[in-house]
Amino acid sequence: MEDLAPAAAYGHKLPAAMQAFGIVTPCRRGQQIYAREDPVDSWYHVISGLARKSTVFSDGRRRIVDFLVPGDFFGFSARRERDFDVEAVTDGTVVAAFPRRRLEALADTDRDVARLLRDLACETISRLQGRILILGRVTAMKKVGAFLVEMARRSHDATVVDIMLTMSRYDIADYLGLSVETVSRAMTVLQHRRCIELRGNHLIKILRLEELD
Amino acid sequence: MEDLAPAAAYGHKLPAAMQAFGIVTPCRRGQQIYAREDPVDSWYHVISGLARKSTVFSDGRRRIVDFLVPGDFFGFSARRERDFDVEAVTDGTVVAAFPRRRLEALADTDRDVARLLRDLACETISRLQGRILILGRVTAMKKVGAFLVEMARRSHDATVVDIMLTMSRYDIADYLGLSVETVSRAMTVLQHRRCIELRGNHLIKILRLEELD
DNA sequence: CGTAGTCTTGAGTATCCTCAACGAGGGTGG
DNA sequence: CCACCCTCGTTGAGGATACTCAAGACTACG
Repeated sequence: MEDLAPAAAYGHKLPAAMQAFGIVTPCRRGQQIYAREDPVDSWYHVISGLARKSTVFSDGRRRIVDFLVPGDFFGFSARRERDFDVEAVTDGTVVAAFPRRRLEALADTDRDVARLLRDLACETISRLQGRILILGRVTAMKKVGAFLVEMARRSHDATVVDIMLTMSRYDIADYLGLSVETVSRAMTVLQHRRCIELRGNHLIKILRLEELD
Repeated sequence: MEDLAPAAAYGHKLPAAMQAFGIVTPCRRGQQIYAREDPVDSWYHVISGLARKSTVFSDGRRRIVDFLVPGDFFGFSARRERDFDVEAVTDGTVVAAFPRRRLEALADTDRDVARLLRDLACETISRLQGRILILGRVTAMKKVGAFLVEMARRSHDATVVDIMLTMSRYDIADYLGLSVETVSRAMTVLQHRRCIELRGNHLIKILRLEELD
């Protein structure tokens, strides 16, 4: 029952001149899309599924910098090498790659494309700033609550109450800077307070959104 | 690990066509540059001093999303309203404001400006991602250490060892998501370990950079 | 020189992490 | 089809870390 709707919803927003040379690639769970130190030679668009941008600290801890959902762009960088790894979280994650040179050449001649790229970069900035606010929350409960609200907002379903959390609890922990156990405990507390309802481990229904924030 | 600070890369070579209509404004300590809910009608460039981008949570806690040093651009947004406040931290902070419409019109006709704006947005993305990694650090010591390293890198002095931390400990605490007391304690511990040397409250000399990370 | 804001230090407490064990689900091979 | 394994998720106990509250020292500035 993987959501296919968002792909259709966002695909058509791209200018035809851009879509023409997007290289669509389906990925398996865990498959790497790019790695640290790779050359920055493409920009990417998530068509379906979920991807995670992460890095590993010297002490072995992994930090997830960003989750990428359908409609998100990623891979923006003014540098020559990647700072992070990006992997598909689920089977059936589909991304389109846009060769950087061609895309920038297109932006040079097509002002709509240039504007789109600017807007997409600005969207990324907004997302990361929101992310920083989540990390700035004090308690684990607040962090997990804010995370759920963020994911509800970003899931492109019309209903904001049902969230499909395809990522694992470990991913969530590495995203929020908490231990898996703390994430798990926060979830059960939220459930007992009847703020959320868990149906299986990954389908979550939000009952009282205002309490989460 | 990262490329040079944006200050070095862009600070002194804005295209003449852009500089022509930048509105230069000196600010006093604490003076607001823009506020939440303000219309997004300008982009900004820090010329000197220091600014902070922040928001206040419903529980009254302030979170600083970004410090802005000379050379940084800010105010990028694809939205209509601001999500954050930006204030000058020190007297003598000077920023240049670029009216959004004029700047975007210029970008439409001047591909160098268009590229510059893209690159600047990408720089902001890199900075925010680095920021997320700092917040993801586990202990307060690591956070403060990583903060000092970040500020050393971004200060546009050639010497990377002497940092002028013009912001208060409160600002640092709100930036790192710690209490002021914890920041203060971390500083004294780092000093006792002879990783840093404090001369006055705001001038810091880094003795052993590698230990901070 | 006084005052307000800033910085540091201390004591006690709450929160979260670590370590450990166990249960549930999915995939694989016999 | 079932047994097994492996990953994932949950729960518990104990300990470390950072927060809160409180007080005192220092600084900048009028």
